[in-house]
Amino acid sequence: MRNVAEPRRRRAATEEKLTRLLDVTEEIILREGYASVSSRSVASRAGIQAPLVHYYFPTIDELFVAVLRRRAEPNVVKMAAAMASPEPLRAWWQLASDPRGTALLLELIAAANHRPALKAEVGKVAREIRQMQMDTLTSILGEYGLDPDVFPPALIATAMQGVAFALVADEAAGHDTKHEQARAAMERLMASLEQRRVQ
Amino acid sequence: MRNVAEPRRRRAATEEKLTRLLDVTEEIILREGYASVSSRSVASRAGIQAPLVHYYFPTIDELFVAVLRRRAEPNVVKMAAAMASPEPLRAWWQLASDPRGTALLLELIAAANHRPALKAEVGKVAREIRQMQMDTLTSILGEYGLDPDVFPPALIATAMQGVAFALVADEAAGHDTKHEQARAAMERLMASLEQRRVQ
DNA sequence: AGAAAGTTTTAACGGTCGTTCTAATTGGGG
DNA sequence: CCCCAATTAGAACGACCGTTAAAACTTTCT
Repeated sequence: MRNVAEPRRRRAATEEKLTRLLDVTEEIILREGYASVSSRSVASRAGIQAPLVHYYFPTIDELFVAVLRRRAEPNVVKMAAAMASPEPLRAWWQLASDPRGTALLLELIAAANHRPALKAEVGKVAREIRQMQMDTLTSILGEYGLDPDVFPPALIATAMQGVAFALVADEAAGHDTKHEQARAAMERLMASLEQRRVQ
Repeated sequence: MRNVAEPRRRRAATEEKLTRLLDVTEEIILREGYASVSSRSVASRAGIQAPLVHYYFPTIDELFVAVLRRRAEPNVVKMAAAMASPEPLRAWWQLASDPRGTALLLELIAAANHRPALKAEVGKVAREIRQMQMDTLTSILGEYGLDPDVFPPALIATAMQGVAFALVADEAAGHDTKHEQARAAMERLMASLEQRRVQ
């Protein structure tokens, strides 16, 4: 008799196909934009037929949500580790400056504009991560010699995210906006903040 | 005999229809995302037939480019005025914190991902505005007591743009990420920077 | 008034989309 | 080996897309 709590046994190929579908979808989003994601475009790149995409993800909304979730879950863990590391700000910036992740997030935010299910998920993830960042910042801000009246946690969190956004946007738009200088300066700034930190 | 240099006389209603089409398109982008822009959706909101949209904008790409250009042109002027004003940073931030403009720019950047013509235009506008900002910053940075090795113009420009992006994204995603605190802190920061300025 | 040019509508083309239904196929547990 | 469930393919639906061609209309100029 089969386990009642697991009425469905999945075949081995299924797991691999699920991740392949998510990989392909990410790739399409990054190269052609979220609007190019369709059951047919995903299927053809994955070497399967369109209806099979709907077998795994009944609606395209669920596909987008799955893409976001797969990225977000390890990121929550990584961000928690960064917050607990010996150099929280630098570790944070290192995470935030992943261009693929940031570009993907930008697209998903834009896509969420007309996909309520995705919008809800983006909001959930954003709140969870932001809360974690705010908690840590509140407790360690003093060690960096930063006045919380001038640089409150909310501003610092927004700035970290925002600079990452702007860098990715600049790099995508055209290659003459000195983003290299900005990125280098940001790294120096993080290094010097960590150095002046008193624990 | 008509003027040879002006072979086409436009009717009065045309000008008004052009601006109405751009208005409608902006509205659709902001409310439903760029992917919802189509000759038919624009036409129906404007109370005309779809092919007429193509009479004014032969391709949808040109419609997007026109939307960007109409926003960008006055913005270049306003940014130049901000840079020449008695409080450049504060004026700059005031411009950057226009939520409609920023949200629109975010969508257009995402749309440009798979629209080369739009991408070129976004790049052009970004470079023009950024160059102006960098020039001004280079000459006035010292007055704010900011070390250009720590806060080079490229980083400041990226941060201004980025914080505006992140605030708009947060506000769109879900209403619990303390963006109000961040916005208030940013305004206080600008005010205090202007106050400590020595000319 | 009539011609010419500017504007608008109607109809239609080939294409892609999300999704559903059906039937075939496959693989693993008994 | 056989059965049943999991997986896959095929065909089709109604909807929307960008765009074009042609014709109808309106305005303006002469």
